[in-house]
Amino acid sequence: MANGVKRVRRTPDEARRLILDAAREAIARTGPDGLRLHDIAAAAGVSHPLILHHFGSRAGLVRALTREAIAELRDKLITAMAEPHHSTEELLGRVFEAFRDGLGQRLAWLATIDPDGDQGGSTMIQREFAEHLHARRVAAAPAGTTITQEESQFLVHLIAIAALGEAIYGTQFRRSAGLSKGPETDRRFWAWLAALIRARTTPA
Amino acid sequence: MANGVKRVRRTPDEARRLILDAAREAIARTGPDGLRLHDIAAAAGVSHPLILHHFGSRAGLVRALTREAIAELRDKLITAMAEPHHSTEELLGRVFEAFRDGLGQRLAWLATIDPDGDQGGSTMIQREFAEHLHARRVAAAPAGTTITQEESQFLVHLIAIAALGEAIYGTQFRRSAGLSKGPETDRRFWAWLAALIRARTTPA
DNA sequence: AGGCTTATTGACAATATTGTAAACATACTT
DNA sequence: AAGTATGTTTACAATATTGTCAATAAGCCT
Repeated sequence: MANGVKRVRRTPDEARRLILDAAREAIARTGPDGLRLHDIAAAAGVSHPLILHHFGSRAGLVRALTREAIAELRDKLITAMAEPHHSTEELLGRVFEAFRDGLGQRLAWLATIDPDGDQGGSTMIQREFAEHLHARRVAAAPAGTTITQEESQFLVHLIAIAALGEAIYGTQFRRSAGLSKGPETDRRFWAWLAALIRARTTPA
Repeated sequence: MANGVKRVRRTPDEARRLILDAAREAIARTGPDGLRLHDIAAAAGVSHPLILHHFGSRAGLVRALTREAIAELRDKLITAMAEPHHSTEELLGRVFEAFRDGLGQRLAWLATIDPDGDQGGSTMIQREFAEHLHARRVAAAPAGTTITQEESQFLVHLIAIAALGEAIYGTQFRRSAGLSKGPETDRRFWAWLAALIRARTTPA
């Protein structure tokens, strides 16, 4: 008796998804330093060798997590750019929102675990984004003005590092830096940054 | 025989410094995930229990590292602000330089190990910096213009998150994002950002 | 039904890692 | 010179952590 061991047999994709979801929650809760196979397995309701079976090693799991996070960011950014937006502020808000909900923090944390796991994925996104933005700026510019490509790249670079820094330290920084927390302050910050960018980017 | 064990007896401060230096190099080399007492001890030329003796625990060492990093940043920023600088670009360059040489990266990495180790130190710096900058802006503003305090805070916030994001991801982002690496590009980026800020911050 | 593939698991292993305790040595004090 | 305080180390311990391996069982095909 007592051998009524019911096993759930999933498809490999289902199992991988289950594990990745648990790992995502685990890293959000414990930070990159506390990412343990045992905990992830327990949270996913499986045994820890199953993780090794599906991802080869702990490093393999981290790589999969990174790939997923980058893909997620890419999707969000593409939809943000595809949606019709009228103001710079609106676009900027969407971009920053793409990093929200722990995605930016997760990316940063994953990078600390495995700096080479990115495999140039984020830079690829950045280049795409820069080209898209440049085309948009050129199209929107009044006749006779010159829009340099480097400025578009700088713009994307600034947004990228600011969004990531915000994702990592935003909460801590605002905790008692005089800035009140909440979406209200966020929106005003975006609006301010958007105005900052537009003042220079769109020469009258 | 063979018991000619020569021991070096340091003052507690010397020992702590020795260990902290080794730990600083270790975290720079291995990342926050690879910070191991054994390795630090080996690099410092001491036994690992000595670290426990002087810092109580691994967490104690991390806390000491964080405090030191924050103090270092504070010093650099204060000297940067104290030095006479004529252009916004110059000040901005100095601020970004303060995060260089791994200091920004170290701060970010330490934050991933112990998010509460900061103890509000960085926010304190940010507040100081914001007040200083605000006073400076008010003094430099032409008569009749209004300088809001919130804008000064936003400015500092932007610089802080951008500098940190730059410190963490700058290298990776520029690796193949179309931006050539090197101090030349850095300087142009600073100049561009400074112009961006000045265009809005100093209303004509 | 029987066999095959493989997802899943429990047991085991090897090493790593933080921490403890007592012995030891070094410098300072008297 | 002897004693004392404490910096330092060796030995040890307890647990954690990744990974291996063979056994098990669930679903699918014939």
